[in-house]
Amino acid sequence: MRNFHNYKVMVTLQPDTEKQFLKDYNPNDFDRPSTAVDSVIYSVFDDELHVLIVKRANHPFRDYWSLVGGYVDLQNDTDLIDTAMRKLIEKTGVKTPYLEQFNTIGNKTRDPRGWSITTVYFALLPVDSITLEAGHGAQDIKWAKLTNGKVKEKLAFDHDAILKACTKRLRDKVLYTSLPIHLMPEKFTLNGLQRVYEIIIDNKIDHKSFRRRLLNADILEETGEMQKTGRRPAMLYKLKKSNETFFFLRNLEGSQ
Amino acid sequence: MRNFHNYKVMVTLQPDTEKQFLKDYNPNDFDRPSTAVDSVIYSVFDDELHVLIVKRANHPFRDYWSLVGGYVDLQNDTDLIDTAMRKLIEKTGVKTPYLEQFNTIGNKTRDPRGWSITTVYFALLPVDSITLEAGHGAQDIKWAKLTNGKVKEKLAFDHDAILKACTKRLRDKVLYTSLPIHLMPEKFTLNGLQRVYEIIIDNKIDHKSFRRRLLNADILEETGEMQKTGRRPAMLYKLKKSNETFFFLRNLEGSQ
DNA sequence: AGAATAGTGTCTGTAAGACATTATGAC
DNA sequence: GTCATAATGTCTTACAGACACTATTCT
Repeated sequence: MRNFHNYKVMVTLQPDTEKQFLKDYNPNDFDRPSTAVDSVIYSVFDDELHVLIVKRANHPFRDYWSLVGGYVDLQNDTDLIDTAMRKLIEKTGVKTPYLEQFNTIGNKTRDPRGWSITTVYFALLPVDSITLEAGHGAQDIKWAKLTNGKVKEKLAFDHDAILKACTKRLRDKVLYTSLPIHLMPEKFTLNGLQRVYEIIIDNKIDHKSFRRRLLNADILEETGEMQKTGRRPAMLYKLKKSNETFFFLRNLEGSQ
Repeated sequence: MRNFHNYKVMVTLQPDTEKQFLKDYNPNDFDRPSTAVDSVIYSVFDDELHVLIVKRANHPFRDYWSLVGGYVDLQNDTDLIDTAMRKLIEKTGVKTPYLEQFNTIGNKTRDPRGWSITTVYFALLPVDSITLEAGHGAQDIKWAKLTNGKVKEKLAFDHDAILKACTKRLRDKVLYTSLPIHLMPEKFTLNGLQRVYEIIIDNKIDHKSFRRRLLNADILEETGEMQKTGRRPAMLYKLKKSNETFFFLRNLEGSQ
């Protein structure tokens, strides 16, 4: 280790107590990057994976579609997930979404205004119980069909890349967790759940394997009710009380 | 969707072009949280998992130990990993660390100065080729032994919680990846690598299983050289060219 | 020879994949 | 009855765990 002769000098230039230091502290002494939160909000319906996008009413990228996001409100948000939750409720009205942090991107170039950081969350919403709400700076809002991690709309900022990476993460995680249950209504059939798995991983899963896997996980319980649409009625299951995501020890490998 | 009568008014109050908007833009119009990057720097030696900590020279939490971190330098860092890399080189001199983003924590309370965000990376360093460098605002720097995700030193801010969560993530990920290879010198024995796995997951692994797993992954190649310490010499392996982390389809389950 | 570490052989157990079969309802 | 969807039976395959065994060096 090096020896700093001027060490004492450096220290005595500082206030002696933390209290004094905090009193003198000015948050504008150093430039800070802008800090946003963006959410990739997924839902599965019509046999397709969809993502919620909003049309930007303001510059930059005015009139482009983008992920649902906004700036941290230093007065009203107590933490980052608060910001994500607030924006999500504003746009969808859903109050108890599954929200998970995906990644944080921060660099000089992603926003023309300069250094900016965004923390990306993803949300899983069941189809039912969503009512889209326009306004709040968004000219429009809609579900966009996802194919191969992409939507046909050109998105603002680096949102195309974020969406692609996040969708890959979702797919990878679906191979070893029970995440897709969060995309289902409260009561659902095993075959319904399997279809959602298959849509996300874009691959067929063996019927028997899938049932074994989920039933052995011991996270579902029969409701006693049956779904009577289609031919033979199917058992309706629901998630057991212990609400957490289940992690399987082995990945689904995908047929063929 | 709702109908906003006053919608047009809102829009026309904005500049018409993105160019004009950017010209008028003032980054200080809104308060921003402070934005840091902290790294959990791991290394395994003396049959223990260690983490690098530095003693804080400045308020707040002066004289507390903390993770290696610092603020984003808007002039010189082009992205967040740049900031992490720069701090890591400053402290250890290591230029090609394995660095992976772990998580971002942002809230009102973690820093007494107010709303602050930190993006946490973790680094894996081989024991060899590390020279600790003091200075740069740190009075001291050292490797702290990790037991159960904790160090005996009381850390600044929420670094105890970050360290614990990050170490859990590391452990979990070691169960299904080849991550620990990044903790090894260029040439290493399979038994040496196994010991590092065992130290991180804090569990024994069956010898035969481990060799099968790593050799079948086809990510290692024999160097032809032997390690001559101990009794029977052991084959020295190195990572094949394709440098990426291997993901196994099944987790290690831990003996007993 | 004996100790210590490196490395193999081989059996068991578990859960995924494949796919044939049976069950239950609508028509 | 036929059709469609729900659900089971059961064989194969892949790979982790257990553990006995052999191999190579040192003293």
